[in-house]
Amino acid sequence: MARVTPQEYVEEVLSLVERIPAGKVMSYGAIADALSEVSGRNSARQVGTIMARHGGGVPWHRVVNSSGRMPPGHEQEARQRLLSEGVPLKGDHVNMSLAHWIP
DNA sequence: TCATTGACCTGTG
DNA sequence: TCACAGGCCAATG
Repeated sequence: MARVTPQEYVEEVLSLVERIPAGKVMSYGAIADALSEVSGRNSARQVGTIMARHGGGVPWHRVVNSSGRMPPGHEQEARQRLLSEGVPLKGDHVNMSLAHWIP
């Protein structure tokens, strides 16, 4: 399998997040699984850590956990951004059944 | 090198 | 979907 350097893995994560179309969202586990084919590693926790450290240049609000919840400390901001993009929200969390996107 | 931490996931009830 | 428990893996001190 194609192992990549941590820095390239970060680039791959950011690229995939940028590829998420408006109105759709992706879970950390789905990102980890999708990138596992090019990175060799698949850990949702690692994706979350990368987003927390390097997610300042991508639509991170399109990345949620399996329950459709948003990262702590940015719930309101993410909810407002998703609402503006037409993402089906269910109260304060995303309706995964409609917004879940697979590349 | 070891121990702790963290924007998580999967079962089970 | 919610609550609880166990696990996974890399970054950080």
